[in-house]
Amino acid sequence: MITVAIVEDDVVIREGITEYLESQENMICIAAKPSVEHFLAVLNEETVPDVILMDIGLPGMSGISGMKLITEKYPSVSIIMFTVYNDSHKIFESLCAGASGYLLKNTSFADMKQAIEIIHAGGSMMSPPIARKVMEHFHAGRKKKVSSPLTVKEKEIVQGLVDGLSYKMIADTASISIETVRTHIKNIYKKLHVHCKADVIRKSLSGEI
Amino acid sequence: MITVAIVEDDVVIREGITEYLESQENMICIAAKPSVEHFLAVLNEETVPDVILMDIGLPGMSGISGMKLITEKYPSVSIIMFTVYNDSHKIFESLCAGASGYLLKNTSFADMKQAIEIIHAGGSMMSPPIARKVMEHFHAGRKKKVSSPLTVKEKEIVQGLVDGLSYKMIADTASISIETVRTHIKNIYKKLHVHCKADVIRKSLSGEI
DNA sequence: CCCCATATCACACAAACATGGTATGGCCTG
DNA sequence: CAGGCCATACCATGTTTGTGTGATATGGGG
Repeated sequence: MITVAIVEDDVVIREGITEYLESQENMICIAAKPSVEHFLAVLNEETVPDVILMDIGLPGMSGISGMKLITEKYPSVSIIMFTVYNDSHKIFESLCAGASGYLLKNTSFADMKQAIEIIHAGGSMMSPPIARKVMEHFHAGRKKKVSSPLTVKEKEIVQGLVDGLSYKMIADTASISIETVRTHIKNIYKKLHVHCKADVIRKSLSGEI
Repeated sequence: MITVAIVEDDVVIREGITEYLESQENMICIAAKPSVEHFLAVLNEETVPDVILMDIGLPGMSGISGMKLITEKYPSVSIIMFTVYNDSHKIFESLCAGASGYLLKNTSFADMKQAIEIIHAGGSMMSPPIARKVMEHFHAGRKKKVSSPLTVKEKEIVQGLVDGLSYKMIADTASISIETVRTHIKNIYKKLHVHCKADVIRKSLSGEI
């Protein structure tokens, strides 16, 4: 049985979700409150739920501030942000503050139930547009072209080094002889003007390759 | 109609997915190849699919290297990494390199189909454990102290490794015996659960130490 | 007072690595 | 077609690492 709490000011949405989840045989709503303040008033060691569905745009304290307070006091609880906002700032603020999931309000009851189950099982769930924004956040970190002096094969070898593989392992995954790997690495060292793996790894990781 | 390509070396998995997707009325597999090299050989402006399902652990070029090549040439294509790896390094490398989704190999056909549809619609999809790791990546950003298990001296040694120094050079700069350096490094490896310099350098550079 | 973490050092061996060669064949380009 | 670059492969040699098994000294904390 998964215990769930809901913090959402819109009475229709709140009661709709509560009823739906209550009708599931593996879930129970232990609280459904219209604000963080109301929720904190009834929250204690005995009542702490497994999962909290938290709106962001709440009257009084925002859902994000509320989440920070709650995760600080009860680190074991998983919180799903549940909101209409899909702007990057709110998303990343929530994620950095410890949210385990981020659902948009157009999520179906069924998906919401699945999200609760997944998060209770140690997974995570984001609505696809949210996940896309998270992806884009990472994509921004990549460079277009560094016009590397290395050939494709050599870059492949470098990748192996960065992954901590030995020459032998690189040779196996690339299906070439370990001697060939050696040759490539010799050429890589010449091109990059380095003399050991550590330098290659650092250059690669710092985007110089 | 969504055009899909599959790059996966396991013939059973590859053909299983191909058959399943082909049986869907809104999808068509335009290619199913056992390696990046094979796939690149048939890829051109006319044949570029909407979505590529790409294994990471491939013979020859790794899926991640392959993805970088493909996204560089055909930026419009969406790539879903499809793999058994769920370690942070591979995940973030994939995301940074431009993956639009990251599915573990235990994903059901139905979920896979859904992931393809979502990604084609501009969304994103990660298996829950992957999303969890991404979440944790953000959560890490709010930690005050990483509470490194390493002692001051050990961190000094680690810094030496990151700087690309040999044991001997570390010993000299720290004015201790090379044997002491070796002992420290043995202890560091134990504490970090790694077995080579490359891993220590990566962990250090990624802020895990 | 004893145990434990820390820091120091030593010896030994196997594996991995760095570096120097040499060589073949494919492919492209002047 | 000659000369390059690239990928492939092998040999040889010496250095560096990874790992195990020690030992000694020191300073707290239980």
